[in-house]
Amino acid sequence: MTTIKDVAKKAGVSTATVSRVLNGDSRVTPPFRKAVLEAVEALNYQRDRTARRLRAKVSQTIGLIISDIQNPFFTSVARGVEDEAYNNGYNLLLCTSDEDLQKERLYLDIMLAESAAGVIISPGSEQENTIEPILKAGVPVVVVDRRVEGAAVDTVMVDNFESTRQAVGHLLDLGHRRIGFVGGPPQVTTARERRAGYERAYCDRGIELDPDLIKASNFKLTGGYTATCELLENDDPPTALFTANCLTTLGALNRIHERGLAIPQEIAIVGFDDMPWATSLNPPLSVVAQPTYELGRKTAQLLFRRIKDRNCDVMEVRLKPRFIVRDSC
Amino acid sequence: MTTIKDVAKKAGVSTATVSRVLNGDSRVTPPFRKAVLEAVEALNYQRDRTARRLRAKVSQTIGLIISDIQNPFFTSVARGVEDEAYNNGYNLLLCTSDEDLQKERLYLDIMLAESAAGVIISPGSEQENTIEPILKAGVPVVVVDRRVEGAAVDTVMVDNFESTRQAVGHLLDLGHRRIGFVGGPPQVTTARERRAGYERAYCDRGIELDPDLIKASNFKLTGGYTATCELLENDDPPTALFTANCLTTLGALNRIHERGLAIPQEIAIVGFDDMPWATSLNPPLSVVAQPTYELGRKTAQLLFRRIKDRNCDVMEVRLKPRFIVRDSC
DNA sequence: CTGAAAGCGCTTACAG
DNA sequence: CTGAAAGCGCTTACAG
Repeated sequence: MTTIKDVAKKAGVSTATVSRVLNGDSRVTPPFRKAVLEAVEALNYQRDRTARRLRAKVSQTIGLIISDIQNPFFTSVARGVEDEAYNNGYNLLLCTSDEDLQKERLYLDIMLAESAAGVIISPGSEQENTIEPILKAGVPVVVVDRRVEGAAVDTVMVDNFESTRQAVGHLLDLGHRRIGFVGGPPQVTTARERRAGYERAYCDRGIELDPDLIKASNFKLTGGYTATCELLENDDPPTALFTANCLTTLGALNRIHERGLAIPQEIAIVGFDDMPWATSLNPPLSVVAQPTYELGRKTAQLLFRRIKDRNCDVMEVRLKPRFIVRDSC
Repeated sequence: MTTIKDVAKKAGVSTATVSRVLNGDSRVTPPFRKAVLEAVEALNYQRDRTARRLRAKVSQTIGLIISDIQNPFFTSVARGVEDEAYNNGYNLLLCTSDEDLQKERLYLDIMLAESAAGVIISPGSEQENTIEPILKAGVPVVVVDRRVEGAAVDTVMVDNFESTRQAVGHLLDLGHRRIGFVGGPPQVTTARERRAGYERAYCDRGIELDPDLIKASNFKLTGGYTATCELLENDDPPTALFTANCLTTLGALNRIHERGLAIPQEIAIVGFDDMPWATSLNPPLSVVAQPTYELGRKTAQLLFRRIKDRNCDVMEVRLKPRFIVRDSC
């Protein structure tokens, strides 16, 4: 491996000068600069990031901790984060927490041990504040998609409450009275807020709500499937379904097709989260479309803002989802 | 931040002894070991990975370079890699190359600059050997899903040729004579091999093949959509479609639904790649199911094997996909 | 403006 | 078996 010493020798300068040129120090005189750059070029020299990180405390990797890399929502967020990181010359240390707080804490420790420049996390629990240690250590953190109670941390979310209220309201206005709600884990912010939006839509119209139509799930395909099984077995089954994230939507569709029910004639369905293939489904799905990619980019932007100025004001950003009516309701 | 010095002071030993205990050096005497472990515990000490990497050349992160984090195939592979990495105490530096060789090379350089313990890559081109520099530098590398010509490197792939031959043969045996082939970029191994399998299935049966029914694409949803548009506008349109990866399948479905064609009565379709939601589609999709998760795990296993022994024999592993007939053909 | 030297937090030959 | 010291590849006050 060629090191800064090799470059210094080749250029006939000290390693200090090489370092200064590499860091864009304006004091270095043009001829010196030229010599260094030529040597760098000739030797195809690349700075060792590890040494730089150790000495200068500058890191070019940011940590991204999400619960599931196979969830298309997080995948799209991750893509937004990655593009923004790329534009800023950063890389991604990607970790999957699996909604496991133990694993989440482990990965947060690793971010510290790796001297990550910053961390983006979608935390597994609203009540358990796992990020406090890393915040205390002075690492810039931005929380995405979910909230952490009592932590002074930048947060980027979507307006779950209003958008669900609107979508469920739409179903009610179409005449549906029994709308099954396939929700998520109660400790997750988005699950809570979307459920609240569902309840509010009923309340807005003074329509009574049957608590038997509300199911929790693990926010995965299997959970959506199981919850839908239960809902459809109700003596007075729902005429419509609101599924609270993309994976539960797919699980619900699974069961609906298995039962051979016609959408939307026999059962209408609206899902939270658009998917690239929502229009490939038959019929095309009506959805509450989150600006997932933008969510990722915005989150990364807030992180870079804080990396540049650790003391900037703490922000909470709420992006607005869009309710897209297609043919499933 | 607490360092090894703090631990040494607290335990009343030298930093060398602390380091030895942390590295499991058996020479350290039990009382010393105990004192160190207690100090570590008391101070909640975590080793700085950056310093360790610089000095001992041991890294606990592996690089994963894939073309698209939003492609469910890669996402599942990544999950397999990640689980295996987690079990071995490693983390993932994730990079998206976007099939851009420039970006691919940049990320490979970064792996070097970051002293990654090893790299897993799905290269953007079979002909252009981008990995040679990093191989020369002695970094363990495993190539997944695709091949690199002339590089002595462990490779994990799927039997694209045979599985496509079988699936297309199935369509032919059902009586289809005009089967549209929605392929991928010609420089990508999987696209080439799957196309060869398609042609061979025709050849096997001595059935003539219409080259107009073969379309290339970018392996994305948009490409699948466009190719299907073209195919369906053929004067003598295909009665079946074979789509060569999951995203093109979704693009094709998009167009098929737009045109209101009934599957499989008016057009049959078989796609390469299973998807968690293939059964959520209507009708459930017949697919060539790759063992994606296993592909990721196997790849990571080969990498760890080589990390442990840099001189072990170079292997090429081919996993077998499974042809799953559901209701779309 | 440039260089010699110290130091980031570890590990590891080398003495003892 | 343990510790003092050198060193990994950088950066950066400090002199000059």
